[in-house]
Amino acid sequence: MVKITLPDGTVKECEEGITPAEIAREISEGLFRKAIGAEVNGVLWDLNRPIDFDATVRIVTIDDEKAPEIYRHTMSHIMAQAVMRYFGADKVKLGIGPVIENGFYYDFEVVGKRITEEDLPKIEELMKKIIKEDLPIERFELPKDEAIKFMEEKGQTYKVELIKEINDDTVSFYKQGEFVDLCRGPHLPSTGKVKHFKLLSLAGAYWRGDERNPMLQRIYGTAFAKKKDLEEYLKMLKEAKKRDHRKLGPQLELFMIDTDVAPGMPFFLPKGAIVLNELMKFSRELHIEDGYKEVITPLVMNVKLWHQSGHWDHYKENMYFTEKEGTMYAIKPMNCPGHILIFKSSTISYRDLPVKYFEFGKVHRYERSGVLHGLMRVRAFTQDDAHIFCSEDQIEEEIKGVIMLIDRIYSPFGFTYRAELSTMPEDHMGDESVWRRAEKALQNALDKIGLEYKIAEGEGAFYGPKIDFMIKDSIGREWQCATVQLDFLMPERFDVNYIGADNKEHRVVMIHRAIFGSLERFFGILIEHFAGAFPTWLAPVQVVIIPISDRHVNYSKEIMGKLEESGIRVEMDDRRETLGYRIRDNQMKKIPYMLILGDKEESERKISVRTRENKEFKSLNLEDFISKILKEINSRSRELYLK
RNA sequence: GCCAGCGUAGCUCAAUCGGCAGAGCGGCUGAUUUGUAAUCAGCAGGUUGUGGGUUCGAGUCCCACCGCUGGCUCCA
Repeated sequence: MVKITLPDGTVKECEEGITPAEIAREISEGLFRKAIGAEVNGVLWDLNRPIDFDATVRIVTIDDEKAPEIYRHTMSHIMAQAVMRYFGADKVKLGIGPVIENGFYYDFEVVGKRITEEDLPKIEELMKKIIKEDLPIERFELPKDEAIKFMEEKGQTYKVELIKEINDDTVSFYKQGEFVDLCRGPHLPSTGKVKHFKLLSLAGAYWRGDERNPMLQRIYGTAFAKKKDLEEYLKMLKEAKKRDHRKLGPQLELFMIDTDVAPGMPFFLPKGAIVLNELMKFSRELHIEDGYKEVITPLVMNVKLWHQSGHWDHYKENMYFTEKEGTMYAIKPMNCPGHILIFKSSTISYRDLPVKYFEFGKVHRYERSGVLHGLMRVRAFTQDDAHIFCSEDQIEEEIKGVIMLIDRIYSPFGFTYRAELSTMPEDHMGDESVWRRAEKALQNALDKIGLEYKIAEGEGAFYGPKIDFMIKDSIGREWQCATVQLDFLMPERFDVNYIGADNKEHRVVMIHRAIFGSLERFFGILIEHFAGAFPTWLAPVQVVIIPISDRHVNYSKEIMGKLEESGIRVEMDDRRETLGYRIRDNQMKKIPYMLILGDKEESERKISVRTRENKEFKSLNLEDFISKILKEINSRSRELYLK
C-alpha cells in the first residue's frame, strides 16, 4: 500500500501501482473526464503511469495552468508522426521537440529533401487525422544499451547521441500507433485529447544550436485546449505584427534604416529624436538624483587601451578598427576603459567612494548580418552606461541601489520584468575564487532586496558575473535591457586604486551597469509596447490644433502661442482639407490631444478637445487644459488626463 | 555566415499558360471654407533589387550576386 496525499490534505491508502486516472475517478467522474495528467511530488506525470511510492498527487485537468506543457508536448509528437507519415519514416531523422513559451517546435532532417512552407498545410491535415485516430499513448522504459540499439535500428542518429549523454540506466519512450520517440514525457493518454493547433513557421536550426553541426529544419506550432484561446492567440500575433516597430517607426517618422549605407545603424528623424531626448532627460534626472556624475568620453581610442582592457583578446571579432598615421585605433564597443581613465586622472580617497560615472555612451559592435533586427539588434547604439567604483564592503549596498534605480526607471512604462544571475563562463579572465566571491555579492544583494531571480550558469561576461533584467514586450518576447555586472578584474588590469584610511593604496571594485541597456532597443520596445501611442510626456507632438476654417487661424495661433509658452509640443494643422480628413490624419499619427477650434470656441474664448482615444470634450477652459496636461506630462503619466 | 521564404511606384498590392507593367492610398496642381476618422477633378510617379542566360518575346523560366523577413539550445 502507498499513501497518496491530495491537495486538500486528505491522505488515501491505495494499492501500489495506482494511477492518477484511478485516483481522479475515485474523487469524481467530472474530474476524471477532464483529467489529462497529474503532478506527483511536483513532477508532471502521465495520467496512466503507476505510482509505487508515497506521494502528493494533484490531478492536472485540461484547463490547468500546467496542462499546456503536457498537451503541447504531445502535439509536437503528433507533428513528428505526421512529418514521418508525409515524407516516409525512414527518410526523417528526429532532433528535439520541446515545449516553448507559447507553443512547441520539432527539429527534423528529411534525407534528400527540404521541407517547404507548402508542406505545412499538408502536415496539418495529417495531424488532424492522427488526432481523429485517437491513438493511445503508451510509456515504456528500456535499459540504455538497448535503447541505443533500438534507435540505431531506426536510423535515428540524433536520438542515439542524446541517449548516450543521459546519465540514468534506463530511458523512457512514448509510443502512439506506429510512432515511437525517446521522451521524458509526460504526455496525454491519447492523441485525440487536444484538437486546436496551428503550425506557424519553418526555420533552420543547427543541431544543438551549434553552427559546426548540421542544420536541421524546425517547424514551430502552437496548441490550445480551447478553440477560442487558439483564435485569440492568432489574433494577438496579428496585432503584434501591426505594432511592429519596423513598420510603425518609419510610418510615424521616428527613424529609418538605410540598409545600403549603414546596415544596423539607425537614423533618427526629428520626431524620433524628441522621444530619445525625453528618455535621456528622464534617465539623467534620476541618475543625478542618485549621485551619478555625467561624463563624455571619446568614440575612437588607441588600440593599446583595448589590449590593456582585454577586449582585444576577448572581443576583437565584434570591434571596428581604423588606422591613421600608422597608429591603429578602435571604435569603442564599451565605455568602461574610458571611465577608468577618468577615475585614474586624480587621486581618490576612501572618503570619495563610491564614485559613480554615468554616460550616454555610443558604442559600435559588429553583429553578423543575419542577426540584425530593426532597432532591437543593431551595430551602433547608445547605452545609459555607468560605472560605480567602490570598496569591496560597499558592493552589496551599491548593487541594491542599482536595483532600486532600475525599478524607478521602469515604472512609468508599466513593464513587467524579471532578473537573471549569470555566473562564470568558460572563456573568462581571472581565477575562480575571485569569481565566486563576486557571484556571492550579487546574490546577497538580490536576496536582501527580495527580488526573485533565476541563475544562468556560465552565462556571465568574460570579466565578471552579472544580473540581467528582462522585460516583456507586447508580443510576449523578452528583451534583455538592464544589466549589472561586477568586475574585480578590470581594476587589476588598469591598476585602479583609492587611498584608504590607512593612507595606503587599495584596489577598487567596479560595477558596470546599464538600465535601458540600449536606448535604441528600448525605443523599439516602447514603440511596440504602446503601439506608437506614446504617453504624452514622450509623444513627439503632444497637441495638434485644427482650425475649422481659415477664419479661425488667428484664434488658433493665439492658443498655440500659449501652449508653446508652457513648453507643450504643439503643431497646427491648417491644411485646406476637410475637418474629417484632418481629424483622421492626426488620429492616425497617434497625437494625444486635438484641439478643434471654430466659431463657437472663438466666441466663447474656449477650446474643444478630441483625444486619440476618440473622446470629445467641448467648451473647455484653456488655462485649465494647460495646467492639467502639464501635470500629466510632468508626472510622466501613462494615461491621458481626459478619459 | 547557415536554412526557408520574399524583392513590381513613397506605402499596400495586382498583372491567367511566357504576350501592351496596373489599382488604391500617399504626393503635386486646381476647385471646395469645411463642426469631430477619408470632398471632388486632373497630373506626375517604374531600367519590375542587380548582372547574366533561355526565348520571336521575360515581372513571370534558369544561374549568380545584393537586400529583406522568419529562425539558428526555451537541451529527450
